[in-house]
Amino acid sequence: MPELPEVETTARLVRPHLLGRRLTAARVLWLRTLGGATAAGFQRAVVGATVRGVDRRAKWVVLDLGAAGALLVHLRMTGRLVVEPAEDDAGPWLRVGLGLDDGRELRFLDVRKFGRVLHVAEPSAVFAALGPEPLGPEFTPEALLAGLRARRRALKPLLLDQGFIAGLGNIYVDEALHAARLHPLRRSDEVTPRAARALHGAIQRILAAAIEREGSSFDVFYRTPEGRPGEYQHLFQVYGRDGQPCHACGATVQKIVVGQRGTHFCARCQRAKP
DNA sequence: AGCTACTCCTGGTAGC
DNA sequence: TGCTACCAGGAGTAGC
Repeated sequence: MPELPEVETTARLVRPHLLGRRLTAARVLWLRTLGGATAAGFQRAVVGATVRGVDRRAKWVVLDLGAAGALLVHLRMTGRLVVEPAEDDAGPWLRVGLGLDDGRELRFLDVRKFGRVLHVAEPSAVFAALGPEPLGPEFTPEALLAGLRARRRALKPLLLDQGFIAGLGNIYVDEALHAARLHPLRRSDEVTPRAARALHGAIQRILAAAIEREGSSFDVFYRTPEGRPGEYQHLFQVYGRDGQPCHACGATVQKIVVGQRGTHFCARCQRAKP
């Protein structure tokens, strides 16, 4: 599932194809992808605009359109961005296509239709509720500890909360909690300063390593814009490894459900109580 | 405040 | 082999 490393990879790889390109057309094949806008309104807003920047915030790919506002793309479960010759068949999962002035098309493909392509005049309204970037300067061990102490929630759902920290999803939360030796149901206000530092380090180290490997692919869905699978799945310690031995201690990796999410952990490495 | 349940979707897979 | 039932899950919403 696309999380921060997959979205960062997507933004990096489409950027050189899009910078300076003018949008010449917009076709909408699944209206709900627009998140409530009409196809005509969307077309009016974006056709003629020029892409001034391609960045990432949380799990959003942000196309800066200058005075025309911005396009915000959320891949959710199965979304992908690709840039292909406009005459090439886009396949059955094309939801939104944006024609480019070089004869190609930026395509949003999405099997499960949960993804979104939003036009906004100003991204700040969408981004206002997001927590800090885990690889950004605001995310320090001290800030993490203070945030954990300010809440009384289980670590797993808290780390998935985009308002607490932006960009983590189910995979990298499970991996970070294992690396920090913290049980997913441990209460956030009971985490020690030492454990908070370990968690901070684990989050940063794992995300950076996953970005280096262009994210994680373990099913048919996530591929880079160039069609390659990511490689970080080979380094998973717990995610998807239930029933197999923990690489750290040899105990069997467990899978439980926490907040409707499959949650993988090692009960020997990650104690429920300190 | 924080929890659970429900919704949106469909390809893949387990079970028969 | 072919069918059905169920599962995966990010994020928004509602209800307790």
